[in-house]
Amino acid sequence: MNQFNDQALQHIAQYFKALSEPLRLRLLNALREGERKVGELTEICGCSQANVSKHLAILADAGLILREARGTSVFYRVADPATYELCDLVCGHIARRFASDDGWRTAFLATAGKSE
Amino acid sequence: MNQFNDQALQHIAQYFKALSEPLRLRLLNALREGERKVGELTEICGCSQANVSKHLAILADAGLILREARGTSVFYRVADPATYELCDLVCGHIARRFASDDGWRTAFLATAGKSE
DNA sequence: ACACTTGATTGCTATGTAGCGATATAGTGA
DNA sequence: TCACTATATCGCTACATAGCAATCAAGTGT
Repeated sequence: MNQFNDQALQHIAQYFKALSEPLRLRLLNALREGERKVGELTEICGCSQANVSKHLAILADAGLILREARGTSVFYRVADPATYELCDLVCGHIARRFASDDGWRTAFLATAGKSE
Repeated sequence: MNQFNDQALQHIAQYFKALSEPLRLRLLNALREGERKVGELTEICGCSQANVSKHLAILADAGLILREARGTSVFYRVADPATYELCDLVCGHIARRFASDDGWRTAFLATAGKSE
């Protein structure tokens, strides 16, 4: 039983780890409104295509996004819209910590997509 | 605005990063029922006290737990019970992925503390 | 002051990974 | 087949951090 829990903890930790890089959060944010090609995501992120591809693979491995090749392009989309609940919860936590600073609060909510 | 969002993303990523290590999840799990001393947590985790102390500091820096020294002991407790909502959400996601394997599902739910 | 207990910090090694440029792979069209 | 486009992978460097043993720091009781 403890061994099972160890493996379960490792899976959960891996899930959180996938969300622990700003670039990957930016990618997820870019997928809020629907699927996108790798090229589009690369433009949005402003870094190398190789890097975007690598992080997309990490998100896909963690089960957060789904890959679908159509023609010469590859489209990614979020696997479970509930993923954003996580981000919104965290934004709420952090916003509470910085509640005294309205600028920060606004920035967090905007990032979470709550006030758009 | 973009700069604010960059900083916001970094904060959110840091929050997730704090949750991305099995040992830290185990510590949070041990704090479900209330505050605990470092010594108790060290026993539960079965690793060095130095390591536990370091990870507790990381959780505290991320604002996930609160520190309170009383006498020669130091007590830690969760800062926001809503933190466990995050873990439960993730457990749900993962359980859905492994829904075909009842053993895994049971292990995940037990780890989340949902079925105890 | 002294020993004792508890927790934090330091110094270290090993491992993981973000980032880039270069290259490989796969699909499309001439 | 050959060029062209889009994405993935490789080789690499730089940096972060998990883990331990050893030490430091702070509080307690004698």
